[in-house]
Amino acid sequence: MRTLVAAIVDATLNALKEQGALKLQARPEYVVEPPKNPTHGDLSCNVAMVMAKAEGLPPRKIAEAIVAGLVDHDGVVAKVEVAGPGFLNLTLRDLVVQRLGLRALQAGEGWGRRPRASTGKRVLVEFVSANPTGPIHIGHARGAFLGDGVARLLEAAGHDVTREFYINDFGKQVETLGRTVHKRYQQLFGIEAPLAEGEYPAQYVVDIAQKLKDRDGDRWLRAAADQWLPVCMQLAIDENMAAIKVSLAHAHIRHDVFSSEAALHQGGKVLGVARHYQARGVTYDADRAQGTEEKVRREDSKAAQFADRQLGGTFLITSRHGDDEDRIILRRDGTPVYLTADLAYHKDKFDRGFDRIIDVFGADHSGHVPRIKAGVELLGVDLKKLEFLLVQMVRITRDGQEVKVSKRKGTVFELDDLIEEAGADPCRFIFLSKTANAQLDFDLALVEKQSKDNPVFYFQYGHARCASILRFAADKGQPFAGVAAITDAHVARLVLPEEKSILKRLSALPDVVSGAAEALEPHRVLYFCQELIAELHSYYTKYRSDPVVSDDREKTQARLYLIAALKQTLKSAFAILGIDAPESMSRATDDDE
RNA sequence: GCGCCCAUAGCUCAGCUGGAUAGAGCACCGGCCUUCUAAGCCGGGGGUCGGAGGUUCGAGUCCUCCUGGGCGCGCCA
Repeated sequence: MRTLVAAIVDATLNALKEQGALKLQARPEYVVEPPKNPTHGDLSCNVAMVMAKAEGLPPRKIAEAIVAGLVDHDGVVAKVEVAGPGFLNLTLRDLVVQRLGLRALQAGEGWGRRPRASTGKRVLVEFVSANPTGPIHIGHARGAFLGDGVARLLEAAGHDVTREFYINDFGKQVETLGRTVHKRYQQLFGIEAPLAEGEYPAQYVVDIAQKLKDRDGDRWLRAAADQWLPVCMQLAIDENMAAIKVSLAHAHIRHDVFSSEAALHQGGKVLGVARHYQARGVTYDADRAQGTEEKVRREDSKAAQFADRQLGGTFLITSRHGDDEDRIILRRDGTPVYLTADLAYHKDKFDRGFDRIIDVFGADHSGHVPRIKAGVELLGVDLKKLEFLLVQMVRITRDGQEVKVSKRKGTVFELDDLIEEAGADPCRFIFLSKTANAQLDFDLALVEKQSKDNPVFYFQYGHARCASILRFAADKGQPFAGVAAITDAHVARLVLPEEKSILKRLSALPDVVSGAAEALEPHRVLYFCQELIAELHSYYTKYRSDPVVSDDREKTQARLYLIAALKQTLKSAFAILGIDAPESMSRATDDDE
């Protein structure tokens, strides 16, 4: 609908230019959109106001010229008028509006989507990337659902998407995990081996130790640490990753590639990237970072706290590329730090030839962004290809009271428990309903409620109601004949303002999807559905005495076409969001708890 | 101290990259089921869009400053 009108506006502008009425040096950045106020027509266009300055003419004057010279060969526009400061308010011919549902039905499952991998753009979305030191918990949930939602959106927008999980299976934390496993393993043989501060007290480590005992018996009891440690670490990582994959599957979250940090080290990629920087001359050896001299730090900041541990090493000149200070990439003994591996990982991503690389980070990692950007820029690659989606913190509440989650206090809330309690769809719905860059309150009581208060059911009921109407029609001997059987005579029967409004709205799905994909904002698709469903329910209730299925077979087919197009739109949108579209929902009981 | 994010109805949040009269859900009040699902609909109250300047035809949206909140500022990962 929008593109139809935009084409007319463009043609009109070109015609006016040829007549000499407009200079039209550049194509103006105008929008065509449905106005909030329905008395302003079907579509509204701000082109005259946008052009006013460049043309040196008052907006209304330009608008009037466009109206007078409108190029509309196909007779799409029924009426156009100038309003307010220079808006063009367009009313479309009825039949144009009434046909708007046809595309949805013709496209079927592909409605709202561009063909798979049709843009030729390869996009990598990295998300979750939890440490393999334990189960995935509720703190990961937002980034997990959002990353998955963004990946689905980009796929729907026609990109070739790879979903990737970066496993931090290297370094101190997994080492500590390995040591904890060994202690639990010793305990299984009755040997006293108390856990130290910072080790992992939870039951799953005991289970891993039991697996080790079952598999290898007592062979690691008296072995040297350099013998048992790699074994314990590897088993723990494998077991934890397996559990994480199961949890993600329960949440209907999928990854294509699991990328290992340890593998980067073993493959020489980490030291390789350090040498790459050295060869480019963007490093120096020193005792301390540059860029910090004039910087005043609060005494209790971590930087100050660890200042005495600065020992010298090889630094990357990130401060010249937007970072606060230069960052160390090799310690004095030549071993790489976490950032070095992360940069090696990013280099690896770029080397794999992606056109767009998206990192979904929690807000607690926002401090890494400037140094990664600087490091990536110093690789000599195009920084514009790298985007960060920063997901703000989630405050967990139950009935308004904050639920404190702490690993140390053993009050972790595993994703699996949440999914089991509340279901994947309600959780996904909450996390996809807000923008990533605002904090979010997650009400456990609400999401666990299997009643009408749970907002996801409003959505699913909308789809189920469409399905129900189509079923009812079939039962009454008037099944929807299919889009091929729908003629202009049929669609012309959709004369109610509510019917036209639904058709206009649902026809916007492709625009909504591409806009949401560009902005990496799945919630836009969700709110689009909300508005569509509200219109459906309102229409349904208002015309209960003049229902969809009646003795007037032509009108019945026309309305079934409307309902079918709406159902397809919701189904397609839900698929993009990753939410189930049920054909029916059991009626809620009043005393549902 | 510095950096990033946020502030819109009592609560949780939208507001489509600057458009016309700021919306939804929950909560509250009042209505609507012998009919294709009442997990629904209709109506009502409720707002100096945190504050102050600025940019322009036009600002919840962009810029500056201020206030308040979250996160971060390690040769941990």
